[in-house]
Amino acid sequence: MKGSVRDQIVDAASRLFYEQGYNATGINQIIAEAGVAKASLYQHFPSKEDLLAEYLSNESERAMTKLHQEVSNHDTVQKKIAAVFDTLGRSIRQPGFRGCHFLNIVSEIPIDNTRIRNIIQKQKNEVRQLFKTILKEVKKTELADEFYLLFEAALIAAKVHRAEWTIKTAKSMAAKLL
Amino acid sequence: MKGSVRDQIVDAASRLFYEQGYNATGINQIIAEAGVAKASLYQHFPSKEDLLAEYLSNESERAMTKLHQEVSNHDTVQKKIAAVFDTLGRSIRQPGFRGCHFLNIVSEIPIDNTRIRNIIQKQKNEVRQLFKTILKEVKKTELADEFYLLFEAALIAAKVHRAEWTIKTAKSMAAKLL
Amino acid sequence: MKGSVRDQIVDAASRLFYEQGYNATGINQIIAEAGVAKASLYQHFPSKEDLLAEYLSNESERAMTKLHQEVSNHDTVQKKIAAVFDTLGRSIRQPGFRGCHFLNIVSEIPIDNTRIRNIIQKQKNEVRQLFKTILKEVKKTELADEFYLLFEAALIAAKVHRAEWTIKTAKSMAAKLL
Amino acid sequence: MKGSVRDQIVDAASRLFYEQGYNATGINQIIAEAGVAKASLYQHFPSKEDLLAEYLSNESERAMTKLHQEVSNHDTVQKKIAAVFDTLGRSIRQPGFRGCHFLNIVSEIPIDNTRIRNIIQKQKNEVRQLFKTILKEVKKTELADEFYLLFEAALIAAKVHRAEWTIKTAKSMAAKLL
DNA sequence: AATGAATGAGTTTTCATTCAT
DNA sequence: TATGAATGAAAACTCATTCAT
Repeated sequence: MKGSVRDQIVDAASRLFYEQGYNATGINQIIAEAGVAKASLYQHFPSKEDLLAEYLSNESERAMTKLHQEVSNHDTVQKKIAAVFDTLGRSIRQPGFRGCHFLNIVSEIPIDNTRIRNIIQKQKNEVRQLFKTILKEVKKTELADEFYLLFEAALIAAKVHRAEWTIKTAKSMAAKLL
Repeated sequence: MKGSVRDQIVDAASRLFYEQGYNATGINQIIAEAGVAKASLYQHFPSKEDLLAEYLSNESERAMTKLHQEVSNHDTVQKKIAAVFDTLGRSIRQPGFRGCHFLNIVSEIPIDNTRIRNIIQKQKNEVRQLFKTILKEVKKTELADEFYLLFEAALIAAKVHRAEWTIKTAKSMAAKLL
Repeated sequence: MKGSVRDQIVDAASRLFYEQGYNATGINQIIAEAGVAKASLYQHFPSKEDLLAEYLSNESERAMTKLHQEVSNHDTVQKKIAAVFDTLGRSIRQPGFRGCHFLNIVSEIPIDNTRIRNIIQKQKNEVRQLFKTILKEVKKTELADEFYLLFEAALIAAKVHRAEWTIKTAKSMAAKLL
Repeated sequence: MKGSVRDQIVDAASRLFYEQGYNATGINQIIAEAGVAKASLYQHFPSKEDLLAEYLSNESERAMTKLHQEVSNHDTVQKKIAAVFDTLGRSIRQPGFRGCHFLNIVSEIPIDNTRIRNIIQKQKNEVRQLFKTILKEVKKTELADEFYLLFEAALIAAKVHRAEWTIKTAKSMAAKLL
C-alpha cells in the first residue's frame, strides 16, 4: 500500500514543508511521519536541502502540468487567461492552502542559495512562458510579464490576507488589459 | 554614541531579521551584535516574537511615513501613483535589498500566528488605504486594490528574480489602468 | 562538595579523554558523568576541541610542576636526571596508566590541527628545556635532546608493551650517557 | 589494471587509515575511494577492525622486509645499526609521512583491544629481535632494547615535532652506546 | 562474489528561555 | 536595570553494520 521508502520520505517532507515551512520542519518529524529510519533519509538525500530541491522540482512539474492542462481545455485567448486565474482560485479555496509553494520558500532561504533560487526562478519563468505562448496567438506577447505579475500578486496577496478577492481582482485586471 | 540597550537590541535584531530572515537569526547573534547580555534582551522583550513584532511595527511606520512623504511631493494623481512605484524602485536598487520586510516574514511564521499576521495585514491595508486616498481625488477608489496588487507583485517578483523590470512593468500597468 | 559546573565538565572530560581517548569520548558521556546539561558545556567551551585544549594545558602544567618539584628534591645532576625517570616510573605503575597524555592525543588529531599540536609541542619543549636546565650545571646541555628522546621512548614503549622495563632501560641509558 | 575488489578495499583503507587515522576514517569513505559496494567490503572483512588488522599486518611485513633488506646491504655491526636509522630517516623525509603506522594506532584503540595490540607488539618485538640479531655478532645483545628504545624515540618525536633531528640524534646515540 | 537499500544508535552543536545574583 | 550561568529540547548529520536480492 505504502510506496517505497524514498517515496514515503518525499511525500512526508513535501507535505510538511508546505504546511509548516522549510525551516520549521525538522528531519526528525519527516522520518517520523514517513515511518523510516534517519539514515534511510540520508541514503536517498545527502542533505535536507536536496530534499527541498526534490520537493520544489516535483511541485513545479505538477503545477505546470496542471496549468497547461487547464489552459488546453479552452480555445480563445481570453478563456485561456481566465483559466489560469481560475486554477489559482481553486487552489486557494482548498482547505490546506498555504500560499505559493515557491514564494513560500524564497523567503526562507539565504540570498546566496543560488541552487534553490534557480529552481524557483525556473518555475516562475515557465509561468511567464505560458502566458507568452497563450498571447502569441493574438500577437500580444508583450503582455506576458504583466499577466505574470498579476499571477504573483494574486498568490502572495491571497496568502497575506487569507482572502480570495485577490484572485478575482487580478483576473479582472488581466481581462481589462487584454 | 550608541543608543540605549533597548535600542541596540532592536537595531541589531531588525538588521539581522531582514538580512538573514527571522528563523535563521538566533538570540545569541542578536545579543552579540547588540553588545548586550542575554537576560537584558529578555528584560525588554519577553520572547523573540515580541522582538519580531517590534521590528515589523517600526518598519511599517517607517515605510508608511516614507510613502506618504514621497506622495505628498506631487500634485496630480498620476504623479502620486508613479511616486509610489518610484519609491519601490529606489528601495530595490539599494545594495542591501532583500525583498519586502513583511512578505519575507509572512512565509516564516506558522499560519495560526495571528498576532504577527495582524501586524503584516495592518501594514498592507495601510498601503491599500494610501492608494484609496490618492484615488479619491479622481473618484476612482475602486482601483485601489488593483494598484495594491501591482505593488505586491512588483515587490515579490523583484525578490524572486532579483530584477528591477518588475517595478517598471507594474508602474506602467498602473498608468495604463488609471 | 562538587566543584563548579565548569570544573565538573573539565574533570569528567579530562578523565574520559585519558581513559578512552579523545575521539572515543562523546559529549554525551562527558555531560552525563559531569552531571550537567549539554548546553552548559557549550556555554563554557565553544567546541569539543576547546575542551581538549583545556585538558592538555592543565595536564601540561600539572606534569611540569610535578617534574620540577621532583627534580628540586635532589642536588646532583645524576640524581636530578634519575628523578625524572623515577617520576615516569611512578606514573606508569599507577593502575590507571594509559600512556602519555600528549602522545596519546597527537595520534588522534589531523596533521593540520596546529592549535592542538602547538600545545603538545610546547609541553614537550618544556621537558627538553628542563633537561637543558639540569645539564647546564655540568655544561652538558648538548645531552638535553638525547635525554628528552629517552624520556619519549620510555613513555611510548611503556604504552605499547604495557611494561615497566622501558623506564628502567631508558634511565640506565641516561646514566651511561652522562 | 585495478586489482581485485579485496585489494582495492585494502589499498584504500590502508592509505586512509594512515593519512587520517583509524577513527577518522569511515566505512563510506573507504568504499567510495575503493570504488566498491558497501556489502562487498563486509563480504571480505567482517568488521572495520578486521580491515585494521589486515592493514597493520601488511604494513608490518612490508616494514620488516625493508629493514632486513637495508641491513643486509652492510657488513659491519656499526653500519647495520646505522642503516636502520637511515631507513627511518628516509621514511620521515617522505612527503606523506604521518608517523609510525603502529604507534599511531596504539593511541586510537581501547586498552582492552588485545587483538590489535598483539599485532602491534609483535611488530615492535620483531624490531627488537632485529637489533638482537645484529648485535649477536659482537656479543652485545644486551644493547638491543636500548637501540629499540632509540628507534621508538626517533619515530614518535619525529611525529610530535615534525622534525628530522630526532633521527640524527637517535642514530648518534646508538653509535655512542655501541 | 557482489550489491543498493535500510537501519538504530550515535555524533557535535544550537535553539529560545529561565534563574540566581 | 542589568547580567553570566544554566538548561531541556531539538537541530542536521554520520556511524558501523545487516539484509534481501
